[in-house]
Amino acid sequence: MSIARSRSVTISDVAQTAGVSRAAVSKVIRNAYGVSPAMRVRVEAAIAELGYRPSVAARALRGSSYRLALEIPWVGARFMTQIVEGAQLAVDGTPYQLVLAPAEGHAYGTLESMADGMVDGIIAIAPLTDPEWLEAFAARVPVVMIGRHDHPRGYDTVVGDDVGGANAVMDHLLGLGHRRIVHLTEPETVTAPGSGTPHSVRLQVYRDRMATAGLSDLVEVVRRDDSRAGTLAATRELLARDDRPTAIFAGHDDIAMDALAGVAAAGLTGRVAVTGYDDTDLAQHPLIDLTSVDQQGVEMGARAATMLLERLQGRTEPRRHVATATLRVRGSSGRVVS
Amino acid sequence: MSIARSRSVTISDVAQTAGVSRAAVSKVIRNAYGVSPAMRVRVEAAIAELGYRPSVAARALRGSSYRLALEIPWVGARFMTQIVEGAQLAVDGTPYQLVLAPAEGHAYGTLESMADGMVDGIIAIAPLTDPEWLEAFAARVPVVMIGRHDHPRGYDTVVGDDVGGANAVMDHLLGLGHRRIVHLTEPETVTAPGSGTPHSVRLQVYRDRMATAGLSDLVEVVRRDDSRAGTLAATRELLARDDRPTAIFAGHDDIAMDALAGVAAAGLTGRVAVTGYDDTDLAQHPLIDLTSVDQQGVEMGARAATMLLERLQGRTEPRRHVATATLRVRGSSGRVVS
DNA sequence: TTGAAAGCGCTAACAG
DNA sequence: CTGTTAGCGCTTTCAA
Repeated sequence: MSIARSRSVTISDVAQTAGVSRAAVSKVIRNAYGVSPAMRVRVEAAIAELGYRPSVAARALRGSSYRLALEIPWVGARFMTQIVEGAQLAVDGTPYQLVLAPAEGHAYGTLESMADGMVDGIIAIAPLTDPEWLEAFAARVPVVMIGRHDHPRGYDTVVGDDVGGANAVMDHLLGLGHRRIVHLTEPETVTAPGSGTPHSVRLQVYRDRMATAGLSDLVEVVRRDDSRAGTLAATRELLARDDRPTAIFAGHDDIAMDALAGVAAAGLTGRVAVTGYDDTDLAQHPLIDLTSVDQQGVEMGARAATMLLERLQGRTEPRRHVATATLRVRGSSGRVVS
Repeated sequence: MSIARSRSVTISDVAQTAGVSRAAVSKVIRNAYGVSPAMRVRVEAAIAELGYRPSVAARALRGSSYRLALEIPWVGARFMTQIVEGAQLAVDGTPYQLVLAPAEGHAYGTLESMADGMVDGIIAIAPLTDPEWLEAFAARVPVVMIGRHDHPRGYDTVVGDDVGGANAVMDHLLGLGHRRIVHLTEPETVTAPGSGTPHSVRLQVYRDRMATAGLSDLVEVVRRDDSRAGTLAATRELLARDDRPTAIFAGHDDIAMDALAGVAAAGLTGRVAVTGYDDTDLAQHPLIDLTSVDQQGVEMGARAATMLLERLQGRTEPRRHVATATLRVRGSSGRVVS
């Protein structure tokens, strides 16, 4: 026995029940100007009685859907949790609903799909997306980008102080006496010089600081494989060498976790310093105890959402927020052990 | 200099450019029956030339939005990563877009909001939602629920074998000689007997097995606080007692992480067995090395999405999938240490 | 095979 | 203050 899919109650039903026009109902639900208290009461009663809920599709077709999209490259990344939490915080109490859009591969498809009418604005974490394309895209729908160092005309950006953060890491490691410092980061596409991605900046700072410290010969950049297994293998190989590094500067905490796993697998726990980035909840766990850079992910998410809300209010000039980066020193990074 | 928000190209524009009717364009983009090859070519050329993309809102108003919602209670839960990954896998290659809807507090609001017109179907993880309410809800929009042990008429369910999984955990711990086994789980609301939540089942199995083993006196259930700090404090207090437990059966891996933190804080690492549930990626990390129950989260997500797709094809009789649970024994759970 | 026309549910002028 | 009306962009009979 299957249940018939019930047709949902529309604004006309409410209007009829309340004995008013549809326009009146529309005004009431939008808190628009020009409704008598009496009418408001009757309409609200009818709405409650019928359990009426406005159709998002119909609203979107006419104007706004009251939905905001947050595009994220990979749900499993711990840093995303912070961003989402912050964005949700900022959206709470507004009439907007936050929806997350996981991108499969390139972000273009997902972004366009969202812009196709489902949302009023978009927050996106898409460091590799072409700036020109984004400008054009932002002309269609309000956009705030997280984690880009560019200075766009048509959209807002929220980005961490990657120069400061990476320098803090290098200060720390060099200060501890480390020389053989390896940078374990994302694939080349994500770190291309001048690409403006956070990871390209961190890499550049690494190179610069190594050079300044007279350690250019020891510069070594290892790429994180797509698979955890690959990263592990790379780390293991690294640690098997005679001149193995004494410290690993990981591009972010998830990579650092892989590095820690590699160090543990090599039986070198505590003998190789590891630092992460993002200060995710894991970094604070006593069993991990990872030195990491806190770039206020929650705050970043909240700022991004607030900026988007501002754009929805009418702001058009671009804004930019740079989150401060603070090194949280923990047990994973100690002095050189010989 | 702000850029004017560009009006997007509509089906009429395409029709005009191609010199055909809007209906014709509609048929082409839907691959509907009754279009001559010649017309198809012209229309497709126009679509490409204009960069036309159908409006989701307009489509949704007339029929389907080609969007599927996956409601999740808390993005930070590691188990969710598996579910999302699976669901995405199952949706890839279909014309559907998966969007995630984080619920703030009760799921009702989020579920209704999604049903208000922007999605064709909903997958939800909402163990506490009232069955009656859900039946009514499922009459409005196709629904698949994850993690419910009820046998509904109007929606599908995907659930783990919590009886089997919890028994495997108890087999393991009792077999290792543990007697003082504490169950660390979610707040009471989530584990109420007969509520049919996974955690209520796991708790019941714990009680039953303790009783069967003649350990009823030692039954002890500790609740996870909302905050990580709270759980930590509870764990610490537990471990400070003279008759401290020798084993902690945690309701899921995230709780187990807190337990491990508490054990570490008490300086008892390796001396108190800890088991988790869900076998998240963390459990496999060498520094965590957590014994956990693999209930095939990815498979569960994929099944749920597939079932929803089937409902969208027209199936109305309810289906139910029970995922097998397998204990993965790791280093976190050893014999009793005195 | 193709197109004309009628809406889907809502909002926004504009009249009354 | 209230109601009428004209669409938003698309799908879908129904004729031609």
